Amino acid sequence: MYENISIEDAKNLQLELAKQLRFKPVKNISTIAGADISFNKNSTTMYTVIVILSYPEMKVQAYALDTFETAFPYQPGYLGFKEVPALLKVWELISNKPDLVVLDGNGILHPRRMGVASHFGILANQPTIGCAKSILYGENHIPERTKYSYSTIESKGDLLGFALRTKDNCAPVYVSAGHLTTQEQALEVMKKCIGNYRIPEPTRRAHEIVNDFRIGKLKAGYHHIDQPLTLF
DNA sequence: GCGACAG
DNA sequence: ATCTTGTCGC
Repeated sequence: MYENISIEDAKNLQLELAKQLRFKPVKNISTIAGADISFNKNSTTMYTVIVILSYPEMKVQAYALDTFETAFPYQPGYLGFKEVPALLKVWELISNKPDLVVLDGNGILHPRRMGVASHFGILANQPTIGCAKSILYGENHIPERTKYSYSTIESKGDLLGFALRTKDNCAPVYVSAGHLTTQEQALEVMKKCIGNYRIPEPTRRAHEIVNDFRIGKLKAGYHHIDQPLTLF
């Protein structure tokens, strides 16, 4: 897909894709997904996962696993070119698409408003949120140190995202709209995805599952979690 | 020109 | 991102 694209062309494509971004709230959210990629050191094989959780309960309902060969190196500002092709492949294994997808990285909190979450959202025509573990870009304000505190991140007066404290005295995560949602909804939804860990549940579960896949404990394909029967 | 730089 | 032990703080 992006095997031989130059950085110059990649930058121009990001600018074109950014023109297609749309922001409106998702209605009636009942499922939310986490997407992640893992790989062995010095290997070009990417292990991918998309895990679907109930919202706001955060119970794992299903997950899809697959592999993909790296065709573009990681470069700050161009993460989508490496990860999106792999994520689109595992995305196809899912027949019941989730209402929202949370990506490990940024949405419009990006120099050209085209972080991996926005990039995936445009190509999949799917509502997405970016949730990064460190800051890539923007005027970084610092939130209070208590859980659920947040601060805005801006650039030239534009609201690009939020630093959200997910746990007392722990480094914040960086939240931004990807596509087909709003900044306000992205923040609101990510607050509800916080469990007892620094990393919000969709991404945390995705990371956990994809690592089990990488070390051979899980197999490729679509997996559904049977719900325990409620007897009455 | 220099430094910073999601995963 | 991955590799990898101990260590500091709530």
